[in-house]
Amino acid sequence: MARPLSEEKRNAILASAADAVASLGVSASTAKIAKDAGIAEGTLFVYFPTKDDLINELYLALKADMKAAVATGYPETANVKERCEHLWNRSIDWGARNPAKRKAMRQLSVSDKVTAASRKAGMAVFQDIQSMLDEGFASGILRRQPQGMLAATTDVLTDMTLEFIYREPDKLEIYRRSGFEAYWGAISNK
Amino acid sequence: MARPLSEEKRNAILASAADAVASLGVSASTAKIAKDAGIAEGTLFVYFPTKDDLINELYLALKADMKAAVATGYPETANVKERCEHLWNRSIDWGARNPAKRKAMRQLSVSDKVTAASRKAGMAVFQDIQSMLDEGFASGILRRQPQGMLAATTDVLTDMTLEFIYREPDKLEIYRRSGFEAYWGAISNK
Amino acid sequence: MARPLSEEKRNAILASAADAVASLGVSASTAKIAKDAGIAEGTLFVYFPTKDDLINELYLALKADMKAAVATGYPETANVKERCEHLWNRSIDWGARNPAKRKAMRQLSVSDKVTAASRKAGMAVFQDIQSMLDEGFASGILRRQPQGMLAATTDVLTDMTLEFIYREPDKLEIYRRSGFEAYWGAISNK
Amino acid sequence: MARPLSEEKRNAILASAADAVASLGVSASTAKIAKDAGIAEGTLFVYFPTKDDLINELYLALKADMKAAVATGYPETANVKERCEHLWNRSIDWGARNPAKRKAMRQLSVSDKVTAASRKAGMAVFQDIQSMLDEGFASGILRRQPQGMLAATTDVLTDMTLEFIYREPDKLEIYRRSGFEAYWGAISNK
DNA sequence: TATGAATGAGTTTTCATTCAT
DNA sequence: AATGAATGAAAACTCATTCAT
Repeated sequence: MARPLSEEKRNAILASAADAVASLGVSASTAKIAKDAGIAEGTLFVYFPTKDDLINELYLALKADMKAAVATGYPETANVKERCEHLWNRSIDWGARNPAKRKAMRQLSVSDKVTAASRKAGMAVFQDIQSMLDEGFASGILRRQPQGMLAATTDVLTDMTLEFIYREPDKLEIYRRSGFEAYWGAISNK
Repeated sequence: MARPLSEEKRNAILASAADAVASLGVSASTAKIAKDAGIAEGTLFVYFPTKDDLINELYLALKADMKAAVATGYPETANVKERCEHLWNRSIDWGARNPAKRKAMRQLSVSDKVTAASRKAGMAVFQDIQSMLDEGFASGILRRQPQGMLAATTDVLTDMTLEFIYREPDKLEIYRRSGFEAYWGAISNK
Repeated sequence: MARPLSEEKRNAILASAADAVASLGVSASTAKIAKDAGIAEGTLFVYFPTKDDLINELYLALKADMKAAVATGYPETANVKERCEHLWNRSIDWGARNPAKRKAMRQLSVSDKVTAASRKAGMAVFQDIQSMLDEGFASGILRRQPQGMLAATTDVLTDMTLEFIYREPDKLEIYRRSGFEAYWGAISNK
Repeated sequence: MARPLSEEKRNAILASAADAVASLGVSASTAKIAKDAGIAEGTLFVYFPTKDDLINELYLALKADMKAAVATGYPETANVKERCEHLWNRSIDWGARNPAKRKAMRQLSVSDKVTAASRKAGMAVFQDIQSMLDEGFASGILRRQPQGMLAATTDVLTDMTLEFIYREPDKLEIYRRSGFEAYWGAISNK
């Protein structure tokens, strides 16, 4: 090995891909992604053998990114509702700060380029969240739901809320709060 | 008139487009859509001058289709919760019976080919639903939310629920019920 | 024969074709030509079996139109130079009044859709002009030239002069005069 | 640089385009141009981003080619008529040797794909010729004409003369001479 | 490893012509 | 005779991928 792959370039490609996918969908061209990443067209394929590989790796990278942001500062000792609110606010704030990443994730979610395997791996993020809340189920505060539905509810309601925030950024607080009320109503027992 | 435009062909194109968009996204080719509709490539453009027109008309047709299914048999005299449950069940049943249409709608929702005007027109469907529930707001049963959020919540939670149903069709009842609980919790006051 | 072909429609098609060819070249679509003529797409082919036929008939019609305009009022008894000047001025005036027709003729002149037969037939116009001037050759006032060159010279110099006039219509007089001086110099003996 | 753009390929495309435009007009397909140039269809667009760009660059290349041929060996010290004759003969000889290029130029001249900017740049060729003859105006040998008319006259009369030469190549001398007489008559004072 | 020219299959759209009405 | 829907073969252009440098 003369030179190892540059982590920096790899990240530049992923960042550029996120922007491109956010604004153009998964049909964003590799040429554009490469150019915006500051590398040559061919170099992209040194790091990702096919476009599909790039798409899937982007999906995982975004999920991981979000997870890191959401899990930080998790208040392990607070009560269930407060912990849920922490997770909600973190998710919204991450999405509000990273609109391109969120929009890219939405595009990837509906694309058939993202394999079942990637989806499964990506799901782990919210499974982690769910397990954070196991105590909530035990205590009867959270409503029992089929496997995966809590995570999915979290996903779609944050997404929906963010859509409103993107349209009216200065009402962030209002939407975040109203969204949380819907969220808490959706997942808790009366 | 030499030959009138055939309503039948127009519908065949829209149906074919729905299937194609459901499985391939909006990048589904007009050639495939035409072929599956049983017409020549050029004929598609007799009915829809551009692909973008087709995409937008498809969006509106799907919304209208869904609305028709959902509004049928609406129990005007029942109480608010029952009326909501009626709407919920209708939506889920429509989606369960028309997976391609639902999937197509998801693809269209994230596509920038669908114009703001089409989105606005499409929104009317859920606005109608919301207005059906106005009494619910007046009586304090439904939680007050920013304009549009109730409709959006309905949309994303039915979508999410259907995703589970598509994966396990024989658990339709379970998911529909659990979904409604989340939905009712999300929109009602405690 | 139920109804005979309508001369009026035929002329409308030719007029529309002239305009279309003038502005778009011979690649102007038959659909546009038909529409601007106020008839249906298919009707055009009732009058002209193929587009090539239309193109060639248009060429001949334009030549005939021009010839009619140029020959009117020819001063048979005037001297050679005066007769030439009459022809020149008529040509220029016709072109100035009918820019679309002139431009269409230019487009047709370079198109390979116009057959050699049409060209030959079209040439007759200027051959007639040339024969009007036979006396000029006999008397030695006009320079002897190879067959056809006088006609061709007339054609290209009027065309060139008109190009200037189209750009600056209010200098018509100046260009017409200067053009004639060049023309007379080109065809007469010193 | 991976591989530099090949000047050779660029020239092959321009040469192929000249041939295609000469015989088929500006509607000659990029597919044919590419094929005849010995490259893939897509490669053409590596060298010329759009067909319009190719058309305009071809126009300029042809003008430059002609200018080079015409200006070579210009007899600066000869008298005005001899210098004009030199220019005339050079022009005719270039056109006789390069019929495709000349025909392509005629097609381009009437095409609206050639922009005003290209035309202006192309005009410089004949403006140069005109300025070579400035002394001719000063001395009163050449007739005073509106700006641009001398250049245009040169253009259309060479074109016309070449048309005859293409039809009867073995009479080149005769047509060139007769053409020059017309030309000299057109531009000089009696 | 990095580059970007080269490729050809695939994309949307146009169009002369046909033919059922 | 008149109509305009239907056709499918181009047309210009894009793009993921390969490979010579």
